[in-house]
Amino acid sequence: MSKLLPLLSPSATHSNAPSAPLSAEDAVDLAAAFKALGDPVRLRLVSLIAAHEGGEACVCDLTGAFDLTGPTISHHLKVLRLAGLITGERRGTWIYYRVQTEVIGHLAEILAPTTTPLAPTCTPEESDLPA
Amino acid sequence: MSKLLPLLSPSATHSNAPSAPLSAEDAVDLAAAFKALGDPVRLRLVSLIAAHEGGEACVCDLTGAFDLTGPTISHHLKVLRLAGLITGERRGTWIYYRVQTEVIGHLAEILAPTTTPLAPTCTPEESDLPA
DNA sequence: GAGTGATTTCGATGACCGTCTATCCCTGCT
DNA sequence: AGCAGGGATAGACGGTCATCGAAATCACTC
Repeated sequence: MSKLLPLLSPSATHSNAPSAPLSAEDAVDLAAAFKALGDPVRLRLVSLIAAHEGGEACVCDLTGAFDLTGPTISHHLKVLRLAGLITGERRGTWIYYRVQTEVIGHLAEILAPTTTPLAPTCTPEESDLPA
Repeated sequence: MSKLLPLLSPSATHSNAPSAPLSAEDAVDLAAAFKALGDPVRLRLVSLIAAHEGGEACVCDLTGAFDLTGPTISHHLKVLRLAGLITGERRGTWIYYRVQTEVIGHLAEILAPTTTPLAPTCTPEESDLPA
């Protein structure tokens, strides 16, 4: 995954923004991720997984929230997985899904590069993603 | 526009996240916005407009960046406009488009509610979200 | 007010997407 | 080994979307 450029410059509202526009290739990459989020079911799936205890959920925890068949849920989970937004791990009978928070956080940064762009006093204590 | 709940709780990585999952209606709203961003052309359009001098651009500034016909660009601009992501204002012959930074910033917040959640040392020297 | 350039709207077409039913794979249990 | 259940895959169908060419709209100019 590349380090994409921000969509909006930190103060795009009132300046002649110098942030370079997205390259065509980066746009394809990014659009794939946003397209994966561009479905209410998938959005709720991500939300449900993130909100579930331990930050992970198995399919049986998710299907109940929708009026959809199992294969349809499975299809949406696959789309999210191929987009790199979630990961699935089999533990025994069940498959547990987990949100790739760094990827989604990355998308958020591209949309709005941290309303507080580069505050050096801020040390984001992250980087505990087991990949 | 409603004040939607965040997709990820601030520390969803390592906690049994208490943030409530999206409601079905909110998900429909949100998904529409992300779907609008789920196309490379539209993503680049937003980026180009944001990066253009003064934060606004007319169609004539945009068409050159693509190998697409005028109507196609116009179609994508319309999709973005209907999604509330940009606004168009006619000034004389040309129509100038501008990015709705608040809306996009809102999307970013929903994706990742400030990766550095509540750092008091970080003084976000802006907070002009009028919505 | 007719001409010209910029932009949108209108239909049409081909591709893609979401959903379903039916079937298959994997794991754990008897 | 056989069976049951969670979950994924395959194939199909209907709807939506991206793109185009052509026509219509808008605004400035002569």
